[in-house]
Amino acid sequence: MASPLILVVEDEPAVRDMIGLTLEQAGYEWVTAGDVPEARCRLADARPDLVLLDWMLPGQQSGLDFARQMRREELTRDLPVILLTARDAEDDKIRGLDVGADDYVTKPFSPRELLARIKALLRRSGQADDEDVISIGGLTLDSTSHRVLAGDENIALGPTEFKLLSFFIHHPDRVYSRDQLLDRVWGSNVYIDDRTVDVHVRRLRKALSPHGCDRLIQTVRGVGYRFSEH
Amino acid sequence: MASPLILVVEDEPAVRDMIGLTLEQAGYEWVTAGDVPEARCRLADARPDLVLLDWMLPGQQSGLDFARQMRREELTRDLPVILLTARDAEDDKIRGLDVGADDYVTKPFSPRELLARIKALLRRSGQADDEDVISIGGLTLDSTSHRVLAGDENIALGPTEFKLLSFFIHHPDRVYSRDQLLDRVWGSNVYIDDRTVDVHVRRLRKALSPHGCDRLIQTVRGVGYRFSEH
DNA sequence: TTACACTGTCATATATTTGTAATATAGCTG
DNA sequence: CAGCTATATTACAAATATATGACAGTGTAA
Repeated sequence: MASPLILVVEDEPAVRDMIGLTLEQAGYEWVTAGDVPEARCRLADARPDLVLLDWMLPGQQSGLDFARQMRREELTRDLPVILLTARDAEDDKIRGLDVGADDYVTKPFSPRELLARIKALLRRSGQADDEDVISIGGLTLDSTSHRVLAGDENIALGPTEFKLLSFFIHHPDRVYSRDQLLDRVWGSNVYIDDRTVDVHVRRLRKALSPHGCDRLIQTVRGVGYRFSEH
Repeated sequence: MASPLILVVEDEPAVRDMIGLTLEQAGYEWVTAGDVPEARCRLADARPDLVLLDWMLPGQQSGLDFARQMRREELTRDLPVILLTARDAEDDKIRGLDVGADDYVTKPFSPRELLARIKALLRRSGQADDEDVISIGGLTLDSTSHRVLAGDENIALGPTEFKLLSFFIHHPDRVYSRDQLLDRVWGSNVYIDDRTVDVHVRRLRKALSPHGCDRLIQTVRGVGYRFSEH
């Protein structure tokens, strides 16, 4: 995925810049909002991957209210939120989590701590996407029903082709050598010829080609194969 | 319905409390168990609507074993189970689902993710339980009158075929291995050969075929069988 | 008791999948 | 372009998995 975008909702410019600097150094993109109405705009136009939200904000609406509201709306329901607060009382923490924040950082906090929490949350939300049903490039693999669909048409695959596609679709945009594929799809300790992989790739491509999805499996000459939408 | 009751089987008090807090905030009631024997008691006296089950539990019996056992017993057979695990390997996921867990959450998980999966499962199981009469693909099963209809024609089935069809029709679009089917249709303490399932599937198909409904029972080679309209 | 329905196991028939090898094609280097 | 290497494609026989039909043991109702 491209570099994640983080929305920083914080009214104090000094704090804002400090956070921004930290984020930039870690390779994140970021946008800011100084109050709740502005934050709402950024949510809509910038579509951030995570929100850092100050507990105390100017205006009628506190950060807490805003967080609660985000949870109510479909578009923002699954957005990870980290609350920033000067307070440290257990009660507040519980109230914060109660409202739907995913994590909680107490000021003053170290850049390292902030980044660790951001990273953890982004990882988690990424995992949440990793469902039983996964779709890429018009191809859908459902491991619960053990099915592959191109659009809405069923594709019949043999067991090995199914496992191969399942591995590919869960590990896109990366080259794997034939040996690596043997290890991870067939399992370790198999005494099978490298070239057998070619044949199974061929079979998989053949099954996908009527739907134009064979382009997803790409040959990287001298190295192996890659599964990618591009 | 009253607020659903959730059994949390987890040996670490910290994790247990964290989950409990999440559940309370979402309006669920909950009880806990720290090991398998305790869980068995809670199942019997509290009658939960759903079980959150840690993969690794102290004692001789792992969470996995427990899940499997639950599937064999009449009273707990249809209880939704979500497996909690620290592991993330694809293989484990498959083994977990194989054993009969309905869903699978990897630690660390966000409260939101957990709640989403709980909600989805409760919705599913609620739907399934509500209906005495259930129809899919022109096939109607009426558990009250213990009858099966294709269109408006009665289909005569033996007891095992009826149970098998009943299980299938209540759990569509999902593959089940022969072992899982033995656990969930035949029940506990059976020492029956895998392949016997084939024979009963055959008998069921034969009974359904005059009405064209045999297509609903699909073979998933290398895995098991699936009941699906598509 | 007989007649009958039902179940689980087995033997056999079919169907599908799999790894390998042979051959064709494509890509690269000089 | 020639010569070399890597990949694609096809064919095939062995290995696997499933489907099917028959049978014997069980229990049940008449």
